[in-house]
Amino acid sequence: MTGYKTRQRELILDYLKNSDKPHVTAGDIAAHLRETENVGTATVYRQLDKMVTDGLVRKYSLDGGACYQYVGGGGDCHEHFHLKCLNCGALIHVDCEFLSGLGPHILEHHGFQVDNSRTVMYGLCRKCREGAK
Amino acid sequence: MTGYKTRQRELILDYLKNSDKPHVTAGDIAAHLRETENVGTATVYRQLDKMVTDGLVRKYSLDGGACYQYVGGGGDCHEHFHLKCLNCGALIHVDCEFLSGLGPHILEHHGFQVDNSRTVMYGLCRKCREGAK
DNA sequence: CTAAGTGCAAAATGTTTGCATACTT
DNA sequence: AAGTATGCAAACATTTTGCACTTAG
Repeated sequence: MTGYKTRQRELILDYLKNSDKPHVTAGDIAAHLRETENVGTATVYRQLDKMVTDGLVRKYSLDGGACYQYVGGGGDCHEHFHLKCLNCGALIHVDCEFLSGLGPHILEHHGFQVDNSRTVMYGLCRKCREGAK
Repeated sequence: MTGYKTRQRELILDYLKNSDKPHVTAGDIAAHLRETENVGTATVYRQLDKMVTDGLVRKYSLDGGACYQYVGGGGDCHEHFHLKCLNCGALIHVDCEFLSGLGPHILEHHGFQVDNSRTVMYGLCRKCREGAK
């Protein structure tokens, strides 16, 4: 039930795997592949849907729309946090051991299982903090 | 700076306060208030924006669009964390020392100043985690 | 050959904006 | 009176769907 292996599917997967952006939207993929490979928008959405269903890709909603991230078959090894600057809008990718302990702490002490891929912390980045006062 | 007190604003606030839905979208509010009170869609969005800016209402993105939740003006929400259950919609207020160390850690190690009053962590609450098994 | 996948264009959602009018203070 | 807020409609942005055609297995 995995479906066919098509050129378009591989292109989308490649884009997800090789992107260095912190967040990839369907629009990003569609725009790029339309230009370079003439892939249709609908195909991008339909393939992403399948990949999410198969657990190959994770989908999460962010303010400007849904984002997709390749996670492979391995499951939920993604332990990074997102910090979004309320002033300049920068999205910062953070990975550190203190933060990795956060999820387990909340689960153990508060009975709540945090989904890091859906969580964004808001505030002010260094530049905006120093610049704006 | 707070803006005028209008009939529409009060209606929106009332809807948010009295709704028993787990998630309230701008569309929910707009549809209801258009029918019963002839309030325009744009007004709903504009008022919600202001309420979010004022810290009176919390906004979070979910798959079908953005959702809004009344949290009141009590400034004490700056001091603790919020956990939002993606399943039942419960908003849990958490206050503990481990979490209190989170802000300082991020500020010191990552140069980012987290605004707790605007940050919500998503996941599953205890009830929904157990129920889903 | 058959079922699944594709591109296009249109439609369905969700959100924002321009503008003339109405309301709050 | 001055400054906001409102309703409407049009503009935008994102995602979905109908359909005829192509392609993988």
